[in-house]
Parts: sequence; C-alpha cells; structure tokens
Amino acid sequence: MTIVDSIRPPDFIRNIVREDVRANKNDGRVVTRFPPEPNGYLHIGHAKSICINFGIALENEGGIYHLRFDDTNPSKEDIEYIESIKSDIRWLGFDWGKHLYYASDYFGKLYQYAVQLIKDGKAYVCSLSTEEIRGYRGTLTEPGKNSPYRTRSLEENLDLFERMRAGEFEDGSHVLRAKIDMTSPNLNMRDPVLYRIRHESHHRTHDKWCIYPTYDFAHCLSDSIEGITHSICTLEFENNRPLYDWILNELNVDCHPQQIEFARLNLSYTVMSKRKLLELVEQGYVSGWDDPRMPTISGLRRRGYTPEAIRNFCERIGVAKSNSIVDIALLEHCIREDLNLRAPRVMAVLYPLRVVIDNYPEGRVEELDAQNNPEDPGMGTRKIPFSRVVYIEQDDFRENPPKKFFRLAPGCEVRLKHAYYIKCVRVIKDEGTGKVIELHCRYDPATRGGWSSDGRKVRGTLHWVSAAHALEAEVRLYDHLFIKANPYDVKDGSDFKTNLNPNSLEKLTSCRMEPGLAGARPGSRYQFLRQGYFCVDSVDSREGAPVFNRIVPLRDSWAKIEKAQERGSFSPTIPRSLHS
RNA sequence: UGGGGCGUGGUGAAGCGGUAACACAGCGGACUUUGGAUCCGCCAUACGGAGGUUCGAAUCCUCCCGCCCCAGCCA
Repeated sequence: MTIVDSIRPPDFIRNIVREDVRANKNDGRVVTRFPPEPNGYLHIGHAKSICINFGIALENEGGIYHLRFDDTNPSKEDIEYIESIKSDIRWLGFDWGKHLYYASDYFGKLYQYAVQLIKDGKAYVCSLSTEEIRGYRGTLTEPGKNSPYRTRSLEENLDLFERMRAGEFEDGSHVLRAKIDMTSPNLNMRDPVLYRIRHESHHRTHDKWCIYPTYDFAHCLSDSIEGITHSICTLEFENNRPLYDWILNELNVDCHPQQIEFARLNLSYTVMSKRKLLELVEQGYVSGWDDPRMPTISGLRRRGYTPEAIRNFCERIGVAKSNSIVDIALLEHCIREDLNLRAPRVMAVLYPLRVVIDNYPEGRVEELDAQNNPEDPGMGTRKIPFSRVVYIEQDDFRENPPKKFFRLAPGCEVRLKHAYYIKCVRVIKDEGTGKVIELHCRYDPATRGGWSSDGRKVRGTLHWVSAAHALEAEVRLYDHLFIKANPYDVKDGSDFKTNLNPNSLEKLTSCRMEPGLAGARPGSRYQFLRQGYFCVDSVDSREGAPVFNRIVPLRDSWAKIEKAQERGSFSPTIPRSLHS
C-alpha cells in the first residue's frame, strides 16, 4: 500500500483545494504544512492532521508539504520532543524532504513585521499588568476598554519595543499589542498580545531573544513566509481566523494563505489531549509516552500497530466540522484487516493446561507441517514438534460443556491444529481446590495432520504446544485505557482518571509457545492462532526471551454466544401473559 | 447573556432541490483444519424541532432547541 493509493472520498477541505486548483488560485500551487509545537509527543489525533495536510499535498500535482515546528514558547518546549515528532512522522511514512522549518527561524523577520505594524500605527506597547489587561478586556457580554497606553506615540512605541528586545525590562512589564477594537464581540480582536517578554533560553535560538511572538502573530506570518496556500487547523482556531486575516492584511504580505478548520479526532475509551496524556505519564499511570496503551504514535508503534493501519484509519474516519468521538473498534478493525494478510500464524498457549496423550509413545517426537498463513500460501510452511505431553488453553476444556461449546470436554473429540484428533478420557483435579490440573486423552493415529478419511465431523480445533519443546515467555494483554467510552463522563467534580481501567494491562509470565518464537525479532508481528495479533516488545525483550504485546484480540464469536447464553439464563422469567 | 461553529441510523460520514452512499458496530445465514478470515442478507418512511416556499426539501427561508469554542503575556 502506498500513501496515495486510493480515491479518497471527497471532504469539504479537499473540495476547497480542488476548486482553488481548478480556478488557478495561487497559480494552481498547493502547499500545506503540519505545525506541531514541540511540547509533547504526537498522538493519533496528530496523525489525522498529518494525513490531511500531507495527503492533500501529495494528491495534487506539484504539491508540497512542510513540517514546521511552532516553537514560540521556550518555557514549554524541548529538543526531545522535536526528535520524537520527526521520527514519528517518518515512521508514519511521510518524508518532508528539505521542507523542515522552525518558527524560531523567522524571529528576525517577525520582529521586522512588528516594527512595521508599529510604524503603521497598528500596534502599540502596552504596560498594563496581566491582570489589568484581563480587566480591560471586558467579558463575553461587555465590551472592553482601551488601554491607557493605546495612544502612545509612534516614536515611544518604537523605542519601547526596541528596548523590550534589548532586555531592558522584566518579564511581564510590557507587551506589544495589536491596535484593533476593544469592543469587538470576538475577544481575540480586543487588542491581542503580539509579543511578550520572556527572559528564557530558547532550545534553538538560545539567548538571542528575550521577547517572543505569540501564536497568533507567528503562525499566520510563518505560513505566509513559507508560501503556504492552505493553512489547515482544528476547530478551536476558528475564532482566531479574523485575527489571522487581519495581521496579514495590515502587513500587506504577498502570500495570504487560507485558514481552514476541521474537527479534531476523539477516540472512545481514551483521551487525546497532550495535557491529559502528560498527566498520565508524569503521575505514573502508564510507563511513559510509549506505553502500549497510550494513543500516542510511539505507544501504538510499540503496541504493534502498523503505519498502514493508522493511515487507513485516518482515511476512513473522514474530515468534517462536527465534534465527534470515533469508535475505537474502527481502529482495531484497521489493524486486524492489515495483519490478517501479513502476519504469520503461530501457536501460543496463554493459560496452559497439561494434556497427556496416553496412547502416544513415550519419547517419540514428530515434526509436523504447519501453514504460516492460510491467507497467503506464498508465506510457506514450518515444522512444529509434537509429543506425548502438550499444553492447551484452559478455556478450551470444560468439564460440563454448555450448549454450542465445540471444544474439549470429557468424551468429546477435537482436532489439535495441524496434528491429530484427540478424545478426552480422564480429568485430573487438584484435591484441595477442585481445579482441573491435567487431562488425559487418546489420539487417533489415522488423523495425522488433522484429517480423517472416514468423514468424521470434528467441529472444534484447538491450538497447542508440545510441553517438552515449548518456549516459556511473557505476554502482555492490553485492554482499553479507560472503562468508559467517554472518560470525561464523571460524577460531579471528580477527575477523568477515576475512569481509568484497572485491568488495562495483564502480564502473563508463563505462556508456552512454539520453540521457533525464541528467535522472534523485536517489532515483529504474529497472529497467535485463535487469539489475536501480537508484537514482540522492542523495549523489554531480550535475546532468546521475547516479550509479546497483544496488539488486538481476534474477533471472538464464541464470547458473544456465551454472553448471550448468560443473559438468557439470568434474565428474569416473565410470564407470557404479561407480554400481550 | 456577545460572537463563532456544529446538529443525518449505535458510531463516524456522504448528500449541495428530485425522493437517504459508504464504513465500523450489531443481527441473521453460508463456508471453514483459526468459533479467525471470506461470502451473502438485514439494519434511518427518515435527516435536532416547529412552521413556511415548492409539483417536489436532509438540501432554500423563518423561528425555536441542543452541543462545542472564545474572557492565557498557551497553542
């Protein structure tokens, strides 16, 4: 699958771009950008934005996309984030080539633009305190009042701004403000701050500057400087668009990009704000930004998600302006769909139950052929050892099988995948607990490979592992991070963290698997037959001792049947007469 | 309450005046050496509500209701 491989359904942004190209606006050029602030790790919501921005550029002949770090606030940003963001985007499959930019590279130009605004009488240095500015701003329903500094002379403004830059003033003592309209119903237009003093070292410009432009001033001008044609961002910036346009208009720049807003991604059973994710990391609810339960790109990668699946997901969710919560089942569907075709099948027993095959010769070992992927015969076969004692899944045996239970039970016959039919002849239980600890079975030598020539019907097929040859390994089972589809659905004033799923991680340390898995490379993905897709953890695996992360379980229709049966038996019996 | 947005099935989402795509989920069934996959079928007389315009409205108009965003020298 390539990045631009399918006809995307039209969305309102692509419609705008297509119409612009058709009308030869911007000489038919399409230049987009993804502008992260390096203050955290990228998550799947950012992947949506990347796919939209970069995807649109890729879909248009000659289209270009930029990666620009919006690094205008030194107190929150860090070089570590820059590196993680770059590697995450590369991993997703996008190459920005030479188009890597930083807003901080434009600080000089931005300063000049600010000076021009002052000279044009469109900006002034305001010496009100933060609190005073807030007070003068008014409220949602009341207009603001002009700052007493609004009428400073050009000369004084120029002098003060120059001295702000020179470091003569303390943080917070002055700001540069746009002179717009303190009575505007749009609060963003009530003389917004353009520059603030911050005596802080910047991760790239170091100590060259002690005044930094705000988002509103830097963003539109950075877009303009880079010749961006379509500046695509999320809905919360809609209120900022008039300011975006005001600044570019007043400065009379050649390039005036069009800002277009779309709804950010929300996923059920997780949170998607950098602040909240940071909180989970810092307070130890997860092991880090790359914890496999996190919706971060690095978390999904470690979990075992593929870039293809994530891109496909971003395509399928669509682009619109209504706030919504996408069902995480769609993401899970995307990874299953991808891995179904590509992941080699392998057998692993998560909760082992010992099975002795009484009539199988002691000491004998057979090498059986197993298909690596029935979806793709080209992936070949492998040999797996079979012997007298094997492990099967505890769930695959029931002493008193319910209806439609097609697995092993006393007297029942099942197929061991790729091996033989076996029939359970004896159940051994722990005398104290009554728990089933071992099964004795008999096999049919005539069913080697799992076939019988007499047309016998065997509905159940179990996965298994030869006890004497098994690799013992750790498996980590992940579930949704939160117990509620909407984690913010909490009682009174309590925190979203009260909805954290206490069972989102289950570590199994004595799983038994095919010996061949001892050499599984970190990052490689497998389907554990009948269970799910798993990925070798790239952090905790050791040579010969892989640790497996469950990416996603296989769909389980037996679980549904069983649940339905439980519902049936527990629901109160209502007399028929009451129904009519 | 001022301003800006948004409201289509369980969840996303097409539709742009001509009689509700698609996907996920769900539910049936076929097939099956993964109760996986695959395949078939079902799933909005209905588009937040009420009026109006029109031969005809989810699409146009009016009013109402609900949800989201904005009072950082965050982005």
